[in-house]
Amino acid sequence: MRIFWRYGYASTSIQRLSDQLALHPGSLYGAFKNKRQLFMAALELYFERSSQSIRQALESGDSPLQGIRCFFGQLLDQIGDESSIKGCLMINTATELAEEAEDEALTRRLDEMFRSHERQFQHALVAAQASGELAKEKDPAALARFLLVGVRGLRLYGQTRPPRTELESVVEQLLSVLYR
Amino acid sequence: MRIFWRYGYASTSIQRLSDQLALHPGSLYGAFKNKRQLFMAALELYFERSSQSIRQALESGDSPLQGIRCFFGQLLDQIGDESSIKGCLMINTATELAEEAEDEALTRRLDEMFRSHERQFQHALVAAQASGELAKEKDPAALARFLLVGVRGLRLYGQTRPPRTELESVVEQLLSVLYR
DNA sequence: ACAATTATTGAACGATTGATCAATAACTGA
DNA sequence: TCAGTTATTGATCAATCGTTCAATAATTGT
Repeated sequence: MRIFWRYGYASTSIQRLSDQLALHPGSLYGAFKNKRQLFMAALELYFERSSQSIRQALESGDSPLQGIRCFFGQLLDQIGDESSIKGCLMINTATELAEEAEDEALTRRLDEMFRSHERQFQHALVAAQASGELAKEKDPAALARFLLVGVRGLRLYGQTRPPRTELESVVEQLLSVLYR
Repeated sequence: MRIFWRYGYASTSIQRLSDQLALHPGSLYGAFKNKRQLFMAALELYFERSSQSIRQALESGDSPLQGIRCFFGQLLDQIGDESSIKGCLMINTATELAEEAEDEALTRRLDEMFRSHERQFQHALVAAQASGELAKEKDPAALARFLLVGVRGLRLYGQTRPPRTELESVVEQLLSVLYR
């Protein structure tokens, strides 16, 4: 997972995997049908971990909206961390996916993953409405969509390593839509 | 440019270029030092055209803010167009760039390109302030940054081909930050 | 402890990668 | 028109790509 994450699908050769994992190609093909299925397994693992990470962030605040604030704080930490692997595997895959032959199955699965993340935010927003933290007339689904567009934008924006204050101002503007 | 755009750097082989351009490899290497420089030339061309396209959109409205609305309208048209090449070459490159060996020169140039686009929006926002369309206390630089995060997010979000109405609601929420 | 199953190994497969080069064709200015 | 420059051609380079396989080693259940 980490190797695909770092180098992308196309630039991750079996040889690179073999070297870094200290596993011979034959072992990889013994465990997985081919490179694509090995990648899909890595993507599934990434999805599970990211879902867990989002849940944890959303629950770490004193309230639903505070949880969302926490999430964005964590996101900026990740983006700003020099040593971390750049970007998000799901986003990188979505970009790389447009290339080459369109992989229908992978496209669909990736769409499901994205929507699952969006639903996590939607639930938090519904909870915020229930507790009176978020105005009743707001549309949780539309807001969740808006926030996730922001997440993807921030991740891409962070690729060129801007100062953290710039990203923080973007987050403030994003979250301002929740209030009022 | 179009071929790199469609397939990405890694998946665009010299042979593919040779086939689709009906030019033999030798001809390509006669005109360009290597694959990377050929790609950089393609990227420069894309940047020039995109800058022109943005300028045109921003000037097509009755006012600066209307110009920005026009831009987002065009953006949604592009994203929704099935026949169009998916995504944005600059964004795709930024994503692919994180992979493999970090290309310092390319990273810097790409950063300049993104900032140039951001400045185009900033100018429009300054003009909007001058004409009283945008509140004086707003920060044009911060707003431009926010809008471009939105653009990248929308482009990525559009990769999975959502209904246009969903994207339109995101654009409305983005633009709502300009008013009030 | 031993037979049966599973993993690992190292070598190799054909195909494709980016890149080169002498030979040939096409164009150029005077 | 013809010498001089530029472009195109087709073949080929070593390196790497994803993948396979028989042979060997390690692990398992009984």
